Amino acid sequence: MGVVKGEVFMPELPEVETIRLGLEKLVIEKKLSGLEILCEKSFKGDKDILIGQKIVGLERRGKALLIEWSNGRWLMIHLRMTGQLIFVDGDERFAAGHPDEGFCEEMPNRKTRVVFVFSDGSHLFFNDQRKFGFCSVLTQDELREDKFLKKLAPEPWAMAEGELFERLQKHRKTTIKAAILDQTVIAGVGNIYADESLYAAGIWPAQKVEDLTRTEIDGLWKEIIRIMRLAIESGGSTMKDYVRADGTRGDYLDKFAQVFRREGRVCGRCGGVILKTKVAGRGTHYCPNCQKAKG
DNA sequence: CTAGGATCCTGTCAGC
DNA sequence: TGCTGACAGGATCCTA
Repeated sequence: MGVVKGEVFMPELPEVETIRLGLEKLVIEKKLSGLEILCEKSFKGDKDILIGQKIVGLERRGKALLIEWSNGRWLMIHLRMTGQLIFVDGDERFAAGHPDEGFCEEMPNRKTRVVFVFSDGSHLFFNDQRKFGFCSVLTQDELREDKFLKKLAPEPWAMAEGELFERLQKHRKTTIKAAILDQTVIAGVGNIYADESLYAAGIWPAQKVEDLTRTEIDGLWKEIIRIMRLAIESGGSTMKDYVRADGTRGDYLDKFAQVFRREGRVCGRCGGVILKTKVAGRGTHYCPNCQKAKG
């Protein structure tokens, strides 16, 4: 199998959490000695304020990675669709985010947009083929007032039972897939986890929100949590996962994907065939037998 | 207020 | 073979 060239695998909440956990062990207490901005669009805020500062902590909200510095500033990194972070320290390397051959290439490469140079000689590379992602330097106040973070819904596991159903009532006329991709409804769900959780919950992606019961939405919420936890535990889309010990390519999606990018293949539950269509303007994978239209 | 379409950007691939 | 246009999609912006 392996990863087909050009395929997009968007870092979602579990991938960003994987990055956070991986980087936490590598960059805490490291001092920034230099910053190279290779693409102006990819970097927002004060370019000099972090120089000489140490990283004191890493947090995450939804798909946003938040790095706290010794002077109280924050660096928000959003990988959007094709972002990746690659930490290089001599022979040691940790790469995560959008998986591609860059995980193993010499750094910087043509997709490198920002380089963080640490005083011990190690580097953190922010790569982003499509330039939709960004790094943004913020003060504590700016972080608190950030438009995206302010509107962002709670993490799935921080919600009470029934809360997703309540939040969805503002979006009764749209499809359930569009609604759970909305970061103001639930944080961190992207295209892959939307398809996977809807399949696991047995809900047709194009179903109107108003046609779904509280019980069905509670079930969907539980599947979102279960699948995201599974993805975090298996450390999705890191270099280890992309390249096997023997150097061949692994497929991180094999670990948990039942429908995503499996169109034309057999459904593991009913033996039917997985279809691909378009819902909410996104490629959408589902089993027409296990996920039937209702209402 | 919500719903839905256009937009950004680069690389891949189908079709001529 | 080489060009051209369609497509991929997270979040934002704009319009209805």
